Amino acid sequence: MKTEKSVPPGDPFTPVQSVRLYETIIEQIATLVREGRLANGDRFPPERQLQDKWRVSRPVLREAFRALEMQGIVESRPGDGRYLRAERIPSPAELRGLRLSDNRETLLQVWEARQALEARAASLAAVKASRAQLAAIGRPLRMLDTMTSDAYRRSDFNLEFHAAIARASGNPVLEQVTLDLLGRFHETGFRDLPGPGDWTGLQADHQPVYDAIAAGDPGAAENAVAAHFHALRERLDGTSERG
Amino acid sequence: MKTEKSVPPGDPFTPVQSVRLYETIIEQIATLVREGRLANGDRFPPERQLQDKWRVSRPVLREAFRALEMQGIVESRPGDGRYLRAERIPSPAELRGLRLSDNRETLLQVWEARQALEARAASLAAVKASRAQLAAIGRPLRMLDTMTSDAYRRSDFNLEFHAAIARASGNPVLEQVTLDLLGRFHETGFRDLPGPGDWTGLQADHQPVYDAIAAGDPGAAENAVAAHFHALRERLDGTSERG
DNA sequence: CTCATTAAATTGGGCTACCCAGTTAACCTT
DNA sequence: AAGGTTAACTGGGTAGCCCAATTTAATGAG
Repeated sequence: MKTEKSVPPGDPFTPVQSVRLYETIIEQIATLVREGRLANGDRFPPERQLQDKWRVSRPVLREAFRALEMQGIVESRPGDGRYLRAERIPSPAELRGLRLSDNRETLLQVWEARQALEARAASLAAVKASRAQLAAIGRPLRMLDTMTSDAYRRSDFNLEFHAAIARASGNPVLEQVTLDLLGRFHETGFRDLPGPGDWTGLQADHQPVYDAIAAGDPGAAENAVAAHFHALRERLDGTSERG
Repeated sequence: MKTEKSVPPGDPFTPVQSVRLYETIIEQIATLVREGRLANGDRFPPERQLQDKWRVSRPVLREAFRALEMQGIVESRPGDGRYLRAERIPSPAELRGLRLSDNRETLLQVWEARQALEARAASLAAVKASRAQLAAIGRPLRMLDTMTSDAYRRSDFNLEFHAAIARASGNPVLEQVTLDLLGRFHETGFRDLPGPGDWTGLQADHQPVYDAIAAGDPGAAENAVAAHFHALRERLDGTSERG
């Protein structure tokens, strides 16, 4: 006879992923901060005390704090204590970062967000890019020109091109967000894109972007990026039915 | 006699934050994935086996896996095992999210990234927003109109307004990134902004954005957002010297 | 009384060992 | 061969211990 879990009504097919203790602890901590009982530079109560108050073992406490520690929200100082290093505890969605499913729709959504960010980045780069940064943008372009085979390398050069622009924007926040999406883009669905045959058009799209940035024309850079994304998306939609 | 740690030369003032074991374990896991010894859907070796291979205790192993689990990179299934749920292990920078220092420069950088994203979001919202979503955008506007006191509440309404637009874009990725920056913006330096006196202009800036979205004019919505950011930034720069 | 030294308490880092519940797979019965 | 039972395996969680770093209080010399 099985243990009769109480799952009275409702859909019995919903996979009830049991909530882990460390998650509830994080929620407790969030509540603590939300209610103002703990402010930014404050020190947390010691482990042994929280363990007694929340009725959990030390390991689970430490799992929760570790997770927050990795996010830079909590600082642990051995022999001293733990300190809050944020104004608020991010929501679970923020903590877990972007959770992307591996489908075409998600790919297009990432595409859209990238377009907004990279157009801006290119515009800024046109004004603020240094000579070295400009060269960093041009290098993958030339590499893409010489090499005619090996789709994987081309993919890397494509990433390098976009990353160089983001970096040349001179805005670390913009850069970080763009690079994050770039990484997830390549992770999520770059292999679903049109085959190596369409890679030839990439060079044609990238060149105007580089030219506009080199010319120091922010408006033209923005337009060139928009055109690049638009063109590639057209090609993307065109090949979507053939799969 | 103290334990003679070998810290021979170099600056003795560099705070050598001891690297935690769970971090090295994450690095081991990342290496495992990077070298292709573990692919996306694969199951990790059991705890007891990794503990033996890496010479660490189970708690530290679990701390590492917990951190990755919270990011959705690893799925733990009790009684079964742990599964890799990503193509790659993000870099430490990506794992820890954006780490923003609390200065004016950072504030402006976040501002810039937000402008790019929210202009796009507004443009999309103008086309795709449902009636309910439009109402959600309008609500904080009316609240801002009626209530004339309590700057903190105004701050919340401001956040709610921008969040509603991001949500109405119909692009979860765009929404998530925008909300993340919004949260960090309010966290990082909203209190450094001009006082409640300048809040009166907020309504004047927000209204055109709402109108453009309600009218279904994507171009106008984009321009209205740009104007809003531009105007507020002007005010921001204007008051920066007085502080 | 003041200040530097020293000793004791406190705190996080880490490990070992154990128990529990869910899953899986082997095995036996029919 | 099909079905049910059992045993092994796996992650979830707990308890208790030791260590090193840090702070704090006691203590001693001037």
